[in-house]
Amino acid sequence: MHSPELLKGTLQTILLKVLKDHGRMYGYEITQRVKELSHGHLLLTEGALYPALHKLEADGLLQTETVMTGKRVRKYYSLTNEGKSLVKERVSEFIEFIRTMGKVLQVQLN
Amino acid sequence: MHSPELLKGTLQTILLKVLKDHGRMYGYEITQRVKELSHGHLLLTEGALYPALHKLEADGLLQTETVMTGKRVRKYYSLTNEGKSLVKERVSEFIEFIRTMGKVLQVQLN
DNA sequence: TTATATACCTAATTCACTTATGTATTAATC
DNA sequence: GATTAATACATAAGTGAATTAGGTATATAA
Repeated sequence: MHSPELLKGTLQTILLKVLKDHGRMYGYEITQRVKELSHGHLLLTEGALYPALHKLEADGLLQTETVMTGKRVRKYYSLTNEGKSLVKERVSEFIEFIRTMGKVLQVQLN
Repeated sequence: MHSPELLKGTLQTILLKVLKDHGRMYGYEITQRVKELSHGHLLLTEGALYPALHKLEADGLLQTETVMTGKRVRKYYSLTNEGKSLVKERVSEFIEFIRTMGKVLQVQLN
């Protein structure tokens, strides 16, 4: 696992991008997808995930749809139009930050 | 300027690596060096810088030497042996994190 | 002489996270 | 058939690294 300190500030970007790439997803599904994509290196904790999803929804970037599967509740999240346009911004902001860090730390990142 | 959220957790790594590459430096000098290396994209605030330096010193990673230049005080920081061995760890940890983020966000970082 | 740059510092506040806990259903194992 | 693990949601208390906002003082440029 990675130092959780580094994750700070990147969670929103992860959630938005994963939802952009995959479409409609529910919370638990997101944790599994991120775990898979990162080969087990990035494990989202529920205490971070759910508040983050709620905030993105409150900010109008995500919309929800609650679905019953048998007796179990699933809350599906998907990007709003506002969310869709923000993803690109956030991702390129992150890439730009990485490039800058590469210069400051004088390391090759590829 | 970058979203300051992204900086969280990376400040210690920056300070250690810049001190490793440059040798003995004082606080203000570090801010100028980082500004220069990042082409003005990364501006360290004093409220973040000085507490971070003090913490690294308290943790035994940095040692200090106070020098008077005329009537002005300069506090020089340099890596201790413990600090030197930690730099490599921190930098490779950061690189590993970036690689993982690249996979999760499905972006090319070079 | 007045603003800007240099040079240090800390205290109050913010906020995204961790840790801990709670509830409940479904599937696997013993 | 009972217990554990996986699925699925949620919140509350605490942490800690940052921001914001202040303070002091010297040196230089306008």
